[in-house]
Amino acid sequence: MKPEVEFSDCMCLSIRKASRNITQAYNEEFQGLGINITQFSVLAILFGSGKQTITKVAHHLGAERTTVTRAIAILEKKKLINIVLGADKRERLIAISKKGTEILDLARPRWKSAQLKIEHLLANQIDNFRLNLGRLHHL
Amino acid sequence: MKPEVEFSDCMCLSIRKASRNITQAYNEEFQGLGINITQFSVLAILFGSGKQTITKVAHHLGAERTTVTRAIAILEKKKLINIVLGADKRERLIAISKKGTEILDLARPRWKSAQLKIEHLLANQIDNFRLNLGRLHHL
DNA sequence: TTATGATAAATGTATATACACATACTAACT
DNA sequence: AGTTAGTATGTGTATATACATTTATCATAA
Repeated sequence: MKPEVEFSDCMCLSIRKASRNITQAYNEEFQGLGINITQFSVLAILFGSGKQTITKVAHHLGAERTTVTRAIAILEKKKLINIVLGADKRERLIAISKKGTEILDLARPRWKSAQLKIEHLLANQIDNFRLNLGRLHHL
Repeated sequence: MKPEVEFSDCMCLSIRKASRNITQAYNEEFQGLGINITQFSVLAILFGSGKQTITKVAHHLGAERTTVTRAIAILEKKKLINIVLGADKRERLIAISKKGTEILDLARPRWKSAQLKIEHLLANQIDNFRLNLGRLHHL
């Protein structure tokens, strides 16, 4: 007989799968731009909140600091950001570059398009999600 | 003035952040077990659906095949699965091992505990999520 | 001034993910 | 049998993620 526990509705699997699919949807909109949604989000934060440390960017993103460190390295290689030392020499201050701003301008409508697609998709599925949640609680 | 578009409610950022946090919640429950939620999900599929190819496992998970290939390599190194060639020599048939079954038995209550925590958390937040979705549609 | 504790960041390592490409094998057609 | 299309898998490369450790710097107390 099967064990009482049912793994097919694992919330972790569900959200990770959704995360992968949604990430791919955004990245498809970004094709040909030279950046992905991760890089876009960092540029958008730098544009919106100005020059700041890596730690601040990580807080804005709700992401691990060292993850952001690697993302910053990629953006630097692409010349989309400028990095200067702070008065506090431990800090590196990150700012969006001219080229980064230009790319960001091109990317905004792409982001908006992906965002609307996903919002509509989720709006259509949210009621089913509620039903599923209710069912799962009876495990 | 600020651009009309508002990035702070990016669905992609939201779900990726949620995915990271939920993954960490499950993995915390698994501490000391020697496996994480990814490895658990593969073992659970092998236990539930029996010996199968990597491609089948990938379909069950809704994940990229090559991603599963790397996960399988880790499980093999940990001796939690057995791999044999199929009649079709292109195929490698993956089965959960004795040791894998034992770990899976230890892991099930941990999974269940994490699952319940997240279900309650999401149940509490789902109404806010609906409100947010509605608000986002007016962008 | 020196010792100490706190902070900002980088790096090493392991794993997760995606995509392009290569390889080996099967199946089916001629 | 030989060619060809399709299938199962692996590998290379780039990026995303987490955690432990290390380094440099700062701030403060002795």
